[in-house]
Amino acid sequence: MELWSENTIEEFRRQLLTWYDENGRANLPWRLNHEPYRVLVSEIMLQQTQVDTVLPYYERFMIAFPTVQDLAHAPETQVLKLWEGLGYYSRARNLQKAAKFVADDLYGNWPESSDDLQELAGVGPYTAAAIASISFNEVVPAVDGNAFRVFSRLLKIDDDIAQAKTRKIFYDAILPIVDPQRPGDFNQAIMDLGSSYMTAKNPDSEHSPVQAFNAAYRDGVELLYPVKTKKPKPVKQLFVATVSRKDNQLLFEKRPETGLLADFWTFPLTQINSIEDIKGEQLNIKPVVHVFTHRRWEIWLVKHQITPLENQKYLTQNEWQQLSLPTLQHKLLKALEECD
DNA sequence: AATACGTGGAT
DNA sequence: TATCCAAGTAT
Repeated sequence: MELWSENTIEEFRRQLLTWYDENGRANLPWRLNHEPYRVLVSEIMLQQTQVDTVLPYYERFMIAFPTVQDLAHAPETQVLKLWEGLGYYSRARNLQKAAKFVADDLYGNWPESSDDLQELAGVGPYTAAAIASISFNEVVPAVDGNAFRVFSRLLKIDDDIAQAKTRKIFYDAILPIVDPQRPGDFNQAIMDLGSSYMTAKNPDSEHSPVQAFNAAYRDGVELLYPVKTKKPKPVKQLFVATVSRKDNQLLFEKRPETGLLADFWTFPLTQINSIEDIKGEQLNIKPVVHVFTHRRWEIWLVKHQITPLENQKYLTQNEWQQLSLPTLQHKLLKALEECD
């Protein structure tokens, strides 16, 4: 691992921030101003989600809920409807929980330190550092995937970023480098660098504004960084989705309040061991395939008239279109349309 | 420390 | 197609 002198650190900050001022994505909607509410919403949406995916969601969300009080006092159904299709739905529920905490318990007075911000639901070390630095100028590194990638290459840090304990190693390495005058811009510049020149695949470090500081590039080993152990493949699982019609209604089932797609409505889903279990009853020629982070579902549609159980309900199209449905369910509805 | 938790894009 | 990635957090 490389060690930088104070002079090197100061020159790095200058190069990075000069580039950021001229080439950073200043037009991103969450960079128009640094109100903590706007930063919070953007950071939660951006967790494990690409910028281009977030943009339309963010715009709609801020129109619907311009202030933390608006979000705090909105019906959860409306919040989830605006989150429909974004995934990781606990983020939406936690975001509203955090808004209630700030608006109601703290009377709108935001926690200003990284440590205190972590008291908000859904706000971990990264998000807290991002808000603290961007909104309140706290000198603290926001250690996200970009920071792991950028600094693992600049400093040749060999620790496995899949390991939880590695976060502290990066935090400690980056902390003395963060610009004490502009910590928020420093963190955002690292993110912009990580999504432009210092990408995971096909990086262009030769033209990077901080090429001279890149030890891995210098040594021709850039693509070895960051060191990251592989995750297991998603487990394959087979399901039957029951299509039960009554008049002009379809039967939906509310999923359990914990676990995958918690509390969301889908067709009743039953796991099967093999396609043989439904002996040619399936409506679709090809299964609906839906891949989660850790599971790969293949789903067959089967028509079957059912009397609703307690967690099941017949809904008209008008009714289910007003619900927030997971993308999985939208795929099933589309597949059903194509069968008719 | 491992694992659960969504979805869409890129190669 | 398979695989990995994309501004992580909660348990």
